[in-house]
Amino acid sequence: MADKKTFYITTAISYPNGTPHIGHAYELIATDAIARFKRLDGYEVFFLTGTDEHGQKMLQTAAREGMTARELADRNAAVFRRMGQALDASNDDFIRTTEPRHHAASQEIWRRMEANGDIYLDSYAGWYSVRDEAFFAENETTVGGDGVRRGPTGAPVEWLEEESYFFRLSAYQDRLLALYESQPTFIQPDERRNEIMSFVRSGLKDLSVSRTAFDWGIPVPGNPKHVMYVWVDALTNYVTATGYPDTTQPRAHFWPADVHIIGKDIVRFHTVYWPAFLMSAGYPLPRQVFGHGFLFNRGEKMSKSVGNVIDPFTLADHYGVDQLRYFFLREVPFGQDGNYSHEAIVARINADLANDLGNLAQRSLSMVAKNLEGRVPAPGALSEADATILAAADALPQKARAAMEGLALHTMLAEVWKVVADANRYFAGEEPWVKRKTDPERFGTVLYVTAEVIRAVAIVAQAVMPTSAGKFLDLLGVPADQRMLEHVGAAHRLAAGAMLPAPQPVFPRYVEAEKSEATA
RNA sequence: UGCGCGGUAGGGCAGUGGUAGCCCGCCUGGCUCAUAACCAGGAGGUCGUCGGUUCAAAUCCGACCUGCGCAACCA
Repeated sequence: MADKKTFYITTAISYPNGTPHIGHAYELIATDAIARFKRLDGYEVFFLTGTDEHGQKMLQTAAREGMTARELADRNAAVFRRMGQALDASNDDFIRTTEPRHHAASQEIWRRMEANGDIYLDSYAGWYSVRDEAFFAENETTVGGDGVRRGPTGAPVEWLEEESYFFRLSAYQDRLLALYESQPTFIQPDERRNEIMSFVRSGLKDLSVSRTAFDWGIPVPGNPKHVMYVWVDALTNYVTATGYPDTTQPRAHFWPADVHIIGKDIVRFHTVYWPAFLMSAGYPLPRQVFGHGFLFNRGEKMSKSVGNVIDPFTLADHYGVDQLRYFFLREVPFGQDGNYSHEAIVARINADLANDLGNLAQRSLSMVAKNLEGRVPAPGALSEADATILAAADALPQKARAAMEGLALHTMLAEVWKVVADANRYFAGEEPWVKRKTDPERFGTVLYVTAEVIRAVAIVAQAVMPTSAGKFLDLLGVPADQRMLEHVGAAHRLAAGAMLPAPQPVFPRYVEAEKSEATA
């Protein structure tokens, strides 16, 4: 029945008590590129993103802004949605945890955990800091000379006790460790896996999973005095979107998810709590959780007080969406922390995009336009140089798949640009501007081979730069249904004699407008 | 404090036992088809410090210095 391989990928859902920042944009772009790559490779893809709208912080921010939590959520969720459009994200769904479908799914998963004996009512007690909105262990607090007990941030704490439901996380320690052992790529990259394993080995305590202090959340089934702890609610979004618990829904077959792409700060929630919840509820586990790194502005963490916070809309606007997408994914090894700066972005745009690829396409295609009446030349016998560069281009899908297997987006792009660099060397070495007069057949062959290389490069690059890569394919007259990875190679070569549109630059150089204009 | 990761050319990084590499930037030359782009060559490094193993160490071992991450309710 299932004839097409499926691939389900998610971002974390964003907390909309503020507007999106560059970290949200980075995660969305990376996830989108992976989703697009899988589609290019013939998979039936389901790509989900959305917003996590419950919790006390939403209430507090809303109160400060003089609105209800619902109004705040509506307003900011719309901004997150708009960011997706601005960044050319191809998500198939956008989930909001305040939607009825999500309440139903969360309550169902709760009931199943409860039925399995993993939920019990007790009371939660500890030193609570109102300012930090957090409980602290006794040994994290200190009593100062003034007799006031304070938490690690220096805020006063008070002893607080409230009724709470608990999840029997302690019962899952062994099963979680067994999971990490038997499925080494469940947590990636490895640094994160090590951290989580040592954390779990050190022992797990039961988890408080409900709150009574506020009501902006999903009511606990059978006890509406409680709302679910935000993480129980938030994590469940990934199954909600597949129609859970209704297995007849059109997207039910996507579960289990192939990979959750998340920031490294929330790896624990996704690799300890989430699989434990699912084990308890008797539902299959996601195959992988990948914690990406953070982006720093010139090595500094973004913060409002430093004044280096940059709005993703402004960035996309200023540099171009595809240019920004390329920069993030090429510059930063996926999984590690990275840096960005105006200079670094401009360097990538000009060197890789405008000079290396854009100019190669422009110089070769304008030769076709000016000397061959804009028709794809018929290649003659292939020289060794022709065959070598063609083979490199034809091998790109395999190289790209190998890199993407480990979600190494930066490596994938490096492989593609290695071929671009080879093509520039090839082109210079063949000197078509000389052959034009001395050897018309070689002239045509070189241009044909170059066009084929650009075709392969553009097909793969669509994952990262859908619009620009599409323009290259347009310039080469590649039909819309011939743009998958499988179309790279000998079986789908450009047809000799085909008329091509007039070449146009795809990647303009970034020219510094004014010093004051500098964005980063 | 415990555990983990990193410290290699001006900047960003690869390299895990056998003549130090890549990209950007810089200098020189070539070419002139092209988006002042492209190609070739060059300058530039005591591979964090000290000690050890080895015929041979950036690469293995130990100590130390230094930056960073994780150490339960924090989206």
